[in-house]
Amino acid sequence: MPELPEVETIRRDLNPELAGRVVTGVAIQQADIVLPPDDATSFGQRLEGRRILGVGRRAKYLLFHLEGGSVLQVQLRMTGRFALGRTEPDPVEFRHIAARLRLDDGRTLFYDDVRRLGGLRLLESREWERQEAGLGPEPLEPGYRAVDLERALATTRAPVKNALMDQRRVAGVGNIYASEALFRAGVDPRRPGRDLDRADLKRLHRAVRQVLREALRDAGTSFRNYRAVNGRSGSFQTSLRVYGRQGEPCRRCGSPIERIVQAGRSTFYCPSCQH
DNA sequence: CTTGTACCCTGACCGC
DNA sequence: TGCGGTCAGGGTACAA
Repeated sequence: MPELPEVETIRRDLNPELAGRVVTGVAIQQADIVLPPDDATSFGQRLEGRRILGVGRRAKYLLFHLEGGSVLQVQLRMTGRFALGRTEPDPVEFRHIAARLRLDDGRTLFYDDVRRLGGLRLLESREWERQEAGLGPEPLEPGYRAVDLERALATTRAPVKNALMDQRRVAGVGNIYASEALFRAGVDPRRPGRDLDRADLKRLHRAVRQVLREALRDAGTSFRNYRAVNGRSGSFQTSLRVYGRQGEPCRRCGSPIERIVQAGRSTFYCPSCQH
């Protein structure tokens, strides 16, 4: 469900609440959201009694840094989300609670995931570092430059839209913001990455950063079922220029926005503004 | 190596 | 009201 701006919004919500807390109890309702190396039983045994030092983010992963160096990695995928409170959240809204983490302040962190594509993974720091090494750079870091995007796209024949969503090339860009960034850069999503020239890449680099930054400022895009923690919703959906606007007029030129399928995912673009 | 496809899973929505 | 088809902010395993 969430891309970088949504995951970062959730991180900002969770970090002040969870930093310093001890996990006093773990209850798993849906065993398949516990990811290897653990099963539901060993996961609880390993996690109980551990203190959360802080909540970080890398790409679309949330990272609960635990005392002693290990990391609880959360992948929200399409429908994972959190609620935090002293009592159970709205049972209509949260119908698919898959895990409950009880905290030493009397509150519980609820993990809800309709489709159960997401999950929780408890990793030693070495294992996490190994996994992290395979991820591309964080596009909102100040040191992320056009040349980094250039390097990531220069050799690939894959369509630039798919390449942007490849987490090894750049971290955190998903289906919505890939389409939005390409529109803002005026680049046709079907072009092979290596066919982009330097000017295209400069515009695309700027567009990726801009769209992610604006979305983060608006606390993400909310529609369907994405909400930040405890129901807070983002507002970037009003700034979307192509995503979900198939057949509607391009805000820049008036031509109908088109929808195509790339790698099994919808891509939206303006055929007259993007080349 | 690179690239494309199938698959994981449930629910909302649309046309008939 | 029911039914089948399509689609959904992701990532990974596997085949070509």
